[in-house]
Amino acid sequence: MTDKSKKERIYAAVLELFKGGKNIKDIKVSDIADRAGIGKGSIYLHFTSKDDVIVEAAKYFFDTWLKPFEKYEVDNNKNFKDLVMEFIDIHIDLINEYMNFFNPQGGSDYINVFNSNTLPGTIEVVRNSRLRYLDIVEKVLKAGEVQNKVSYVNRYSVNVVAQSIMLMIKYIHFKDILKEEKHYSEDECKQLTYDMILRVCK
Amino acid sequence: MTDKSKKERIYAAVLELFKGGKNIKDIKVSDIADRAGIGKGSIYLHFTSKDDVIVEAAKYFFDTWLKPFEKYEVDNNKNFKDLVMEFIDIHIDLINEYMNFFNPQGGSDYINVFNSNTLPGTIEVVRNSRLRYLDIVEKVLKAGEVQNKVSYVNRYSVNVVAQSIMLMIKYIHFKDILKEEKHYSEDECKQLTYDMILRVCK
Amino acid sequence: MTDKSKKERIYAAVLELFKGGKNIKDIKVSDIADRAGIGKGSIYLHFTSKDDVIVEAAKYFFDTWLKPFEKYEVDNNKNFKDLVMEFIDIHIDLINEYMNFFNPQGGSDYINVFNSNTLPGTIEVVRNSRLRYLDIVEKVLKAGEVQNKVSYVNRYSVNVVAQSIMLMIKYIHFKDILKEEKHYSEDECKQLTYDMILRVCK
Amino acid sequence: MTDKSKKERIYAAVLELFKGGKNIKDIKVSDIADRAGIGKGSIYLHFTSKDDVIVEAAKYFFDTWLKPFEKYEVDNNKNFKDLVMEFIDIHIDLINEYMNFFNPQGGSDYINVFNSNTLPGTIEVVRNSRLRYLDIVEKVLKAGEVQNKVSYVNRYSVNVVAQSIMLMIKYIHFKDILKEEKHYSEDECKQLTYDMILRVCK
DNA sequence: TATGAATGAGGTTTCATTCAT
DNA sequence: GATGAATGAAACCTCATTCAT
Repeated sequence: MTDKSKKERIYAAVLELFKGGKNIKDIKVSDIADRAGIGKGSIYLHFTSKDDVIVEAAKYFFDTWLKPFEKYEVDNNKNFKDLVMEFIDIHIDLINEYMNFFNPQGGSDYINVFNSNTLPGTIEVVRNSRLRYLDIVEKVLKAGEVQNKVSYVNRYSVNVVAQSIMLMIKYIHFKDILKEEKHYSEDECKQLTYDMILRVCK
Repeated sequence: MTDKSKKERIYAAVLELFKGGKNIKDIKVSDIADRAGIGKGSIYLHFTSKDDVIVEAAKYFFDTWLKPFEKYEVDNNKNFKDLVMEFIDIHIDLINEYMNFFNPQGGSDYINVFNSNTLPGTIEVVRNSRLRYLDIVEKVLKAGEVQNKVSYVNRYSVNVVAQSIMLMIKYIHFKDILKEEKHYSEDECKQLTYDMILRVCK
Repeated sequence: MTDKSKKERIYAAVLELFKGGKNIKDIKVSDIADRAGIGKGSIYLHFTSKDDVIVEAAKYFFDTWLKPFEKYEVDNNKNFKDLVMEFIDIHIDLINEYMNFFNPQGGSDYINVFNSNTLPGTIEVVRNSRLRYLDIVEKVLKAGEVQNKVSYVNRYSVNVVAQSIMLMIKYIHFKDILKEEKHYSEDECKQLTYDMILRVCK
Repeated sequence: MTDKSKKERIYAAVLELFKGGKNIKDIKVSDIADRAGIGKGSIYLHFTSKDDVIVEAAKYFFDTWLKPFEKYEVDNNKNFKDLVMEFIDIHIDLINEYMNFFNPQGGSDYINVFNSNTLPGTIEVVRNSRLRYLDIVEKVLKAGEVQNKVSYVNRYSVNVVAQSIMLMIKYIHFKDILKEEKHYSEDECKQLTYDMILRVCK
């Protein structure tokens, strides 16, 4: 097995443990090793400490999650609504794999799981990842600005839009457990989100 | 000392430790006892376990934080803009005492501090508190609806508005460290937030 | 139990383990705790680490061992031979308690047990203790110089005399296992040592 | 590489680690392998365990150290003083290579390094080597007895003489760090040692 | 033969909890 | 009631040894 794939198996093990509902303070090195199917000592061939494993897993998680977004080419010539829909679709594609991290009943959240208050090193990881994500949202909104679809694009509206998208993504996936009075289809949700973006940035 | 005030001293100790930047997994019972000025054993006269202390402290934190909001009487006859401004003012009044929990550089956040992934019992506490807060936001927005200032008031817009207010509150207090290109006065911020609310719920 | 007596029980436990033939690297914290009749964790109420325990036990050992020597008042008016005999007697009195540290078959030795090569901190302890002992030997020899019984008293002869005394003390106690061709009584041994001192420092 | 030379490289590695100031309990198999320039697993082709390596290295050390002494032919017809001087010269020749094992500040000592209390198997090695060394000292002194230069030659005086020589050898090499009041040349030291031997064994 | 990645037993240390005072 | 010394279970981490290559 390559060094890289070994590390990835360890990251995968950490993420699975989170998905399984374990709290950071309850994850033991032996849990990680067992889940990764390797010996406890082997962890320390790749990482300097348990905390190092968690922080690196957090980095890996965010990098993997962000990859499709950072790969996404924002074509200013493409119709703004189509751009937004494509952008939302990336989230929808991803949530199947990452849904355990977004389940609002589980309480975990892609940010909370690697919460800065659970481990010192994760502060930067979370902050950097959030900024990288916001940069992409901003790029999308700028395209709308170019096309005169929206005009109010700044750090404030970008943040609000990001939050609006996240809310809707969670709704789409967890509507069954959210007990809302009214249920919307996926397409309706995307439309609602697009409308919200137009309003926020008008 | 009354039983109540003893507990409150313990809660205060926990919160101070969080403010001091400690991670949950690094807070020891002896830290709490020292900070509260009582013996370690005395903690167990009031709580069944360390986790119980944390969860109860979380409840106390949110209850205290929410009190001014829940006490706030939404008068539908009062001008909507004034209502929003008053509502924002409650946040501004509170943030001085709670700023350590909202410092975006510190990484801690009123939600993250009592992150569901750090301790099982906090899941419900955080969720319930959030819902109580959203209920109040909704009440404010409903007043705007009655006055025909806004029309799109539902769980989605309420969430987005809540997030918008939080973002702005953070900005007002931490603008020095946020390195934004443009700085707004507190009044400008309030106006921007009001504008955002109108847009979001129009 | 006083703090002092608790520490002394821990020191005693360490020394007993050495007497029992254990090597430093084979002494476990749990061994010390068991032998001292206390919990493992209690060790850490008094010492910062296992190595700290060993080094402090070494200090305690040497301090205790040296105490009768340092208490010994060298009276220059007393006959030199009597002084030497008294000085040797201190060794003989002590060896009953400390014989396990001097058993030449056991291989342990009051210096080797706390050998500088087994634990960094013991280097200084051993060296300082040796110097303190040599100072006392020197004081005794100086008395002989005053009385014109010996004339060659310097760091060289002091060292050689110290070694001569140690050798004889070991012989007295372990003659049964030393398989020497000829056996001397304790008094003969003391006389031989006195003669040796006279020769070495003549 | 022959089996013998491979073992010798391993012994050399162990000795270098001791010279470098490492304590027995801090020497790892990987250290030895690295220093010897071989793989960790290869150690186990030649030795049954790490402890076996150390004990065999101790034997090798003493054998190498003793070789020049045991090769030394004591010619009873040669003048006793010349014999003693030659005998001391062997020590002086050796100490350049072995000085790290005799540095009184470093705390290591050819006996302490392989201290019986650090590893069971070294007890016998150290004792046997000491006896072999003492046999040679005795042979030299016996030559002096034949020539009527000394008369008191037995296990006691032999031990004291051995110690006297060791002390002087250390002094010659480490006088710079010993801070003695008076400095002697190498020749003066040899003379002082010869004088001491005469006194001890007169 | 030679290797070093992988192992896991076993060590040190921490800290929530207890309970005698 | 209040305490904090004492506890020991359980965690992290090390490193001698193995064994597939």
